[in-house]
Amino acid sequence: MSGFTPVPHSAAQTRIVTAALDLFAEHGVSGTSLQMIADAIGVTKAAVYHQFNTKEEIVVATIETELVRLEDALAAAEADEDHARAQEILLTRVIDLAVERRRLVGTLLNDPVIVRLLEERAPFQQFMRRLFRVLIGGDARPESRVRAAMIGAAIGGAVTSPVVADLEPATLHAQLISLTKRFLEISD
Amino acid sequence: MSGFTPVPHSAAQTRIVTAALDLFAEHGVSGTSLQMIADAIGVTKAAVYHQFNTKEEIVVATIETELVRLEDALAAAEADEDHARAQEILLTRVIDLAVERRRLVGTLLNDPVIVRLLEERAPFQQFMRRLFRVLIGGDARPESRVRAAMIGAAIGGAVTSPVVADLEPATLHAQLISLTKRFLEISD
DNA sequence: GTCTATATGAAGATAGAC
DNA sequence: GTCTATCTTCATATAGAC
Repeated sequence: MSGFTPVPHSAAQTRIVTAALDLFAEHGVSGTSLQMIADAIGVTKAAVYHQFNTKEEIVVATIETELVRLEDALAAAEADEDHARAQEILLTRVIDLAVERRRLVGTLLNDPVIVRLLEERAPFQQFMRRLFRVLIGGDARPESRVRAAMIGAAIGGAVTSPVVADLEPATLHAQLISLTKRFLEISD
Repeated sequence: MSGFTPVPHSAAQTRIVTAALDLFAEHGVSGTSLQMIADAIGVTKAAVYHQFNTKEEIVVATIETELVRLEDALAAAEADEDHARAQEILLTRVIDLAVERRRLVGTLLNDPVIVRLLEERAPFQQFMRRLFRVLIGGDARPESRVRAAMIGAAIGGAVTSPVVADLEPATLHAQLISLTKRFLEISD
């Protein structure tokens, strides 16, 4: 029920996670070495290993710090009995975050290492299931599920697209909200 | 005008490219070593290096073999004066391919190494520009561009989504076609 | 076209001093 | 919390024989 509870981080850990996120977004997880992370914050690899025992732990911490940004909106959506309103609460927050953290979204949704961790670790699994439940509702028809998959992918993928790379965040945000709403309305 | 002309490959090269594509889809480009590729086809690393001088050349060859699948549809779309019909020709083919090569799509659209090559290499650049031109048409308004980005991302991302992982290819395909058409119609 | 063998560097990770 | 130094493994890549 409580789902996903991330661990708090020290200041040193936060610096590592922030630098790692940035590098993961640019080079992918496998393309980012601990040396690159250490260099980015101006310490040695050994200092990084003092904070996290393995590279995987750093990846897990970065996933946690991003997923936690959705937690409040997800809880609020789940508390609403009206499914359409729940969906809107969640999607609005998802769009906010996707635009705000534009550079990261592709990595979080697609990087093979992150995808594997999201599938393997029980807390992440549960969190993702909660997200999908609100997106799909009780409706298991292929049409609803493909539509949910398309909306999720459209929001996540659109913010990274070169086609909109030069748009202001505010413009991009407004258009995403408007188009997502209209897409939800069709076939309802 | 001619745009993108891929190099033909020998049988040995084709075996390498096929195995590489499969591994890239699972582990990403950076997560795939030449040893893994060599093992997958049952030869040594040296044999692979006899066919391609660098790992990057293998990646380029894999991108080429996938992009070329869109070439005919793109040419046909460009030849049609009716923009809506051109868009439909291209999107239908894109959906066909996305469903058919489901496992690969995420990697081709998102892997940092592949994205970098698509941006850096002139032939790829030109090919992508042609694709986007058909998708967006002459229309440069933010709304059209965000819509185009969403459609591209929705198709590319939806096929990989866990939400639809258990759907038959035919079902997925039919729903994607139907929903994409309706999404195109809104706000036209 | 494939092999064995090898060069060279960088990866993840640890020990122990300050 | 950070350092220097080190270990081991694996990466890309090459030389030269069959």
